[in-house]
Amino acid sequence: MRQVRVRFAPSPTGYLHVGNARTALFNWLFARQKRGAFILRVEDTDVERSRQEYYLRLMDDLRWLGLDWDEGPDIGGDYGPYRQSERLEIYRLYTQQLLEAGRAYYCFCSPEELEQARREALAAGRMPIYSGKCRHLSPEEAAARVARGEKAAVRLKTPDKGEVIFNDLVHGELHFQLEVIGDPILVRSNGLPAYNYAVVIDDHLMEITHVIRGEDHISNTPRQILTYQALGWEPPQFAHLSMVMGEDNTRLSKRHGATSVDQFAQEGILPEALFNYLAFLGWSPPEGQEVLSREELVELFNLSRVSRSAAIFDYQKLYWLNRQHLKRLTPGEKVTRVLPFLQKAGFLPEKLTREHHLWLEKAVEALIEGVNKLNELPEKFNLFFEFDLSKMEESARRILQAESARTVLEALAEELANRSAVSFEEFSDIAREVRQKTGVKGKELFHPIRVALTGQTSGLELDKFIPLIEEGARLTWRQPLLSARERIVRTLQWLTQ
RNA sequence: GCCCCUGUCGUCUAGCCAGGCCUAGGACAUCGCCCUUUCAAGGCGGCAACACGGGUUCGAAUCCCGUCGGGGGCGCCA
Repeated sequence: MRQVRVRFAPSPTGYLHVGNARTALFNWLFARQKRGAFILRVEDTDVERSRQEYYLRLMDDLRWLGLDWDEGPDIGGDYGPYRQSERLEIYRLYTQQLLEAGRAYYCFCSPEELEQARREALAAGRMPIYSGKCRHLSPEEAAARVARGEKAAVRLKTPDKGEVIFNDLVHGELHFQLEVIGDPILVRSNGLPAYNYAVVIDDHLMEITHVIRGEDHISNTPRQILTYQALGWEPPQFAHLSMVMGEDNTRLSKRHGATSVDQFAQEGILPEALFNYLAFLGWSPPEGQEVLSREELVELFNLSRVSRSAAIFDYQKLYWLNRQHLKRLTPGEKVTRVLPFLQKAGFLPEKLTREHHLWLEKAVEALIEGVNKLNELPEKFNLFFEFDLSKMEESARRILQAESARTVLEALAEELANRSAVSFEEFSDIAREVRQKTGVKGKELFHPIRVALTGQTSGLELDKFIPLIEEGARLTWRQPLLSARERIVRTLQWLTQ
């Protein structure tokens, strides 16, 4: 059997959208599973909108997601060039061939003329198809007009009757009546190929075996098949993926929230989590597993299990998957992923020592549970680095102002006074002594201690928190990390002022 | 308007092709309980769907027809 070759062919006219990323991902999964080739091709014939910046970002985003390509504009390959703007000579060659064989013809109709015909057809309730006006011009006359410098597009001459049938790998057999197709533009009057023409040439020359793309291309497919036929080529297999929608069931767009891959990266979604989520948008494995690595997905993926209906992008489920993937990381890996976010928040010192790293591992381990996205973590780190009682919430304030709270904290301060740093075990002993000395116990005892230590009514368990501030206080940070004793002392000062 | 695709819990979906195994399974979300001196997380449990109408059949989520809903396309954009 022939080697599987698939491609992702984005146009560099914007950031990589999750919908496109999912298309790329399905292609990649298919290629990797079949031990085939995944090709990146850039469709940049829309000169108006294509930009170098987008092209570079596109590749960054794909790499970040973990999608690597075997051939592409940056690394080359045996079927290049991989940028359509560099393939114009190739298209021209085939256009010539088509023209000479009488399978295509020059069209001199003006855009205005066409637009008017289109409007009329729409008003009359017909499909707006090209009339075929220039179709019957004699080749000699057409050639003469072109030679004279008249602007002309090139159209494919399609049969008037019959139907185009193809077997879509996800939708099954699809039929299209030729009457509703019309003669598509192959080459624009500015000499650049139209999308529907360039894809056919490129896919064939690059020996693409499976075209896996969005459902919005379904109705383009018969036109493309007709082009293959005119050229005498065998079309590839097609698989059309359903659309990705927002919560309101309209096409996913910016107003639904983050939609570009780099936005998710910046928010702290793990690439493997986005990858996992995207794979489940319109596909599911036979056994119903949910949290899967790239490798597992490659193994399980199957085009025949791809769903035919549109899927709504569910941020909640993405977050849940992100938490699951977060959980699977080792403590060291967690720190590595979190570091950029802490860096940005300005917590980290110039130089991170081995001690800092070890402390961070424990801190991240303690705080990361329940975190949806990594960008939520710096805020949680405030628990260590921020201790400002004036910003306390009303409920916390009330706990500290209770009669017994002051008794407890004073006794605690006394116990802590002649020690440098305490472990949680030592702290528990101290708390026990405080209880005996003051007679305060249970909630009355622990609540004020928590607030005095953190300034908050909720947060980490004290048995995790206390060792962390005690150890952390010995390290150097951008801003001081207060020890338990310092926190108690400050709280008492605040109470007495 | 015309053409095409599509329709199972709020959401992603399993089941459909090979009709009985489905009083329709899982997951997210939601609600409740447990755990926890806090908040989460975690554990356990609950609520919740075959769009509708006709057929075919002993029997239909599964097959057929229609209706309605949703989406896409109808470019000298990709």
